[in-house]
Amino acid sequence: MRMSRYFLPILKETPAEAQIVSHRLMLRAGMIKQASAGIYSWLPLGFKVLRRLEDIVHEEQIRAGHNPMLMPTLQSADLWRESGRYEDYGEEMLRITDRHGRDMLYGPTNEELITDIFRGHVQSYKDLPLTLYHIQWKFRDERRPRFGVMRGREFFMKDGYNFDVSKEAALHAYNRHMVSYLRTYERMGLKAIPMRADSGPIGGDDTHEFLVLADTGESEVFYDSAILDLKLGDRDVDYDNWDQCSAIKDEWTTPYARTDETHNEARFAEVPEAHRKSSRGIEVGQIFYFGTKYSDAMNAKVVNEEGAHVPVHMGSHGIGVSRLVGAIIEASHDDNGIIWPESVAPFKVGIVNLKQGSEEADGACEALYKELNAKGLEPIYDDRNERAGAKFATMDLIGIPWRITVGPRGLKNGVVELTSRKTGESVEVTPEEAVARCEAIYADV
RNA sequence: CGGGCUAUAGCGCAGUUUGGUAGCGCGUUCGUCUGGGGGACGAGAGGUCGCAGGUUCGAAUCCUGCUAGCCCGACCA
Repeated sequence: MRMSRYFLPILKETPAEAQIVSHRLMLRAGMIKQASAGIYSWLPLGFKVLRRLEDIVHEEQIRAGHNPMLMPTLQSADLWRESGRYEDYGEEMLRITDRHGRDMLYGPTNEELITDIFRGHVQSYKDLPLTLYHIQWKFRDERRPRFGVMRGREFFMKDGYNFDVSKEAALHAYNRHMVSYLRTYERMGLKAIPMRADSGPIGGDDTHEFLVLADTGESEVFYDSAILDLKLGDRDVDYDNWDQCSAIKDEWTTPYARTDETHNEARFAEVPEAHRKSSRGIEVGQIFYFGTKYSDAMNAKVVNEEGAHVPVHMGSHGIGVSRLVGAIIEASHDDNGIIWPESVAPFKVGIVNLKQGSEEADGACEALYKELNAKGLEPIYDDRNERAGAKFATMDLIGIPWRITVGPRGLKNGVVELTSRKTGESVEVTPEEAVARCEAIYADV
């Protein structure tokens, strides 16, 4: 993409409404524009990051054997009356009446809808296990939206639902989700810690939230710092292997890690003092096992091996995709702007032309641009007629992980400069070498 | 939902106390110079002062009502 043709309305000054750093940077980098309280338009740069996260979530869900689908944003109130939640959910649910006077709602979650789909099409244990999920916009009419996309009213979320014939099978689904979530967050360059949590309005027995540590987090968290050293890495996971998933879950849930809601001082005191940490965290996902809560209420049964009709065991799992954009920025930025992890960066490499209009610099940049595009390294080429300072500041603000700086001074010696956004370190290399290095960097992202 | 506050050019703000022809910085347009960390100078464009009513010779400014948004708290992915 050429910056001269890209819609990137960056701001030098911080809009008054933004308080926390991710909100400020998203506005300044031209990623979002507020449409009304807690509701945002996603401008090209923000949309690109959002799609990247969505892609990663899809890839990891499919890897775990789950079925992508898409349910509507508007739902009929009837299903919610059946589960009893139409009354229970309260003011956070946006209720709408259509022209025929039918009660509708903008879905805050999809347990009812998915259970209805399930009961209409699945009758036998032979069709289980089954996990369906979608990534869709949700709406919760927060009393006080704030922090930009971190706590909006409209938000983009992956929510999935597993259906199993027994509690044991459903608990494997729970473990499988924990592993796939760990992998998802790790791919996004995040350290998200599973913490025992309260089940809230979803209900259920077993639940963990995933929290990213950041000073601006809404929750107070307490944990054993040993958990920070855990890494899934490239270990070979078989998502159908109950023992392996269970072992990985144990690995991550053995060190103490809880939010203030479930914090237990006595058990925390058993953690070695040097490892005892407390800080703040941003919740970026949650998994639940809730048994037969919805299948009982909505009569979702399957025939088991003995020929008996039994309510199906369920769980649900969510990842706040739009919120993650903010959470990643909270976890990865500096005074100059955003620092995208390579895996989620909207553009992989930035090209800065220091002398727009000069034959040598333009030619070298065009060649680099073409080569990077050919190799799928998605460059953003700052071809505007701006001064060097403005171009550097823009690249830093929008957080492009690697920058290739092309100027007459270097070209005289046949070199360009390759700079890491994260460390600020630069190396002078030939243009070919710069491309080769970028290719190597992104080969294993 | 309780408490506090704001609304003036695309963005950040002053002007409101004490009514009298709407200003500053950034951005933007044109020109000249400049050219490796948001450059300089010059010349422009851009605002029914959130909306509706009222008081007044005259309202951004005073009064009434509404709307939108922000902050703290309680609540939440």
